[in-house]
Amino acid sequence: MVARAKTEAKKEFFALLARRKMRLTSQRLAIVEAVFGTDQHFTAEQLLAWSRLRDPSVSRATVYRTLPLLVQNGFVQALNLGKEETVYDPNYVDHPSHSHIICTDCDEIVEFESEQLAEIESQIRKQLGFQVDSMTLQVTARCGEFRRLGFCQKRERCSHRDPS
Amino acid sequence: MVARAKTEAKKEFFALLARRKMRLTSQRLAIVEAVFGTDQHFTAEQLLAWSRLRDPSVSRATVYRTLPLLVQNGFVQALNLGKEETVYDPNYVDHPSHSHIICTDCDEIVEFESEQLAEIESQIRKQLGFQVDSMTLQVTARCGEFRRLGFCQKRERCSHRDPS
DNA sequence: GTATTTGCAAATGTTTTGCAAGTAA
DNA sequence: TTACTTGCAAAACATTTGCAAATAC
Repeated sequence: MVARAKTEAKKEFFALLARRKMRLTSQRLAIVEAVFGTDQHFTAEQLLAWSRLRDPSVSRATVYRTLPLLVQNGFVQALNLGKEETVYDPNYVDHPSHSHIICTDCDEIVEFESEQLAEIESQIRKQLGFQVDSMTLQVTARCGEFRRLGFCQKRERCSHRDPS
Repeated sequence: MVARAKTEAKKEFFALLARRKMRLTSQRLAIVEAVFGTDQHFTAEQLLAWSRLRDPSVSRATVYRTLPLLVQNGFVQALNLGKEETVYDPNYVDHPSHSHIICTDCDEIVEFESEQLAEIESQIRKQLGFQVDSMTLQVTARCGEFRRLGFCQKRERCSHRDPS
């Protein structure tokens, strides 16, 4: 399911390009359609592959040049999970305040929302005087089921990897 | 100020080595003394420099081999701030539940604690059934003062960098 | 027409690793 | 003694960049 907000976001991205007198090339188009056409987290390499399905002429360099544009303008969120590659989350536009639970049993990422984060933001503002730009909560946890069953009933996403 | 907990932690680290039949080499000693001898965040490169003050024979490779041992056993926390290098935080043993505010005005890192994090953990456990291993909250924010004054009165740490 | 953008390939910078020599227990 | 560790230098890896050719407007 790709939410309405993503369709809006795509329009906003085109508007951003226009505002900055940047050109809407076929490569940029393929990349942003790939980004706004998924709910899944992705790496730069995956985005390259997805973009090439739409336009084979897209190069790795252009993907790496486009990603900061998307991140810096709030269209996707960059997650540094301590792994080698940066993971990008396209769901930021739909759920700006969600957090990520990384399951150490199966390495999958589960999203969740907590209204407590807004409280923390207000604490930071009032007690420390900072103006908050972004908050990223990363939780590593074990879903337990994976250990016991070899897969996660609770989280269908958690069933991809072999136990090691 | 290097808290008592760090002295304890050092002992625990030696015990860990013994338990795993790993050897206490002069290089490992220099590295962990450097780690537990500071309250400052550091990069692998900085740790190499600090360690070499204690034992010039420490190599970059040994630092990179020792860091995962410290991280995986909860002696330091690894922060992936989206910058190039990983930053390590030696204050985890003193304040396991603290979070980090990265000031985008001056790139400095401010630590703070919030009891709300514990509430979120309990939510995750009860509502989603995960057993939480670690929580990292990273906030990017602007302290404002830097913009106005060119430095931060509020946070002495915020006065290192030139405005750009 | 022309300023922006592209792909390519080389460069960068951090982190990892193979291996032979060194060393703690 | 002998299994663990080390330093070195090369490798690996994601990401960035210079440049000449291509192209949106």
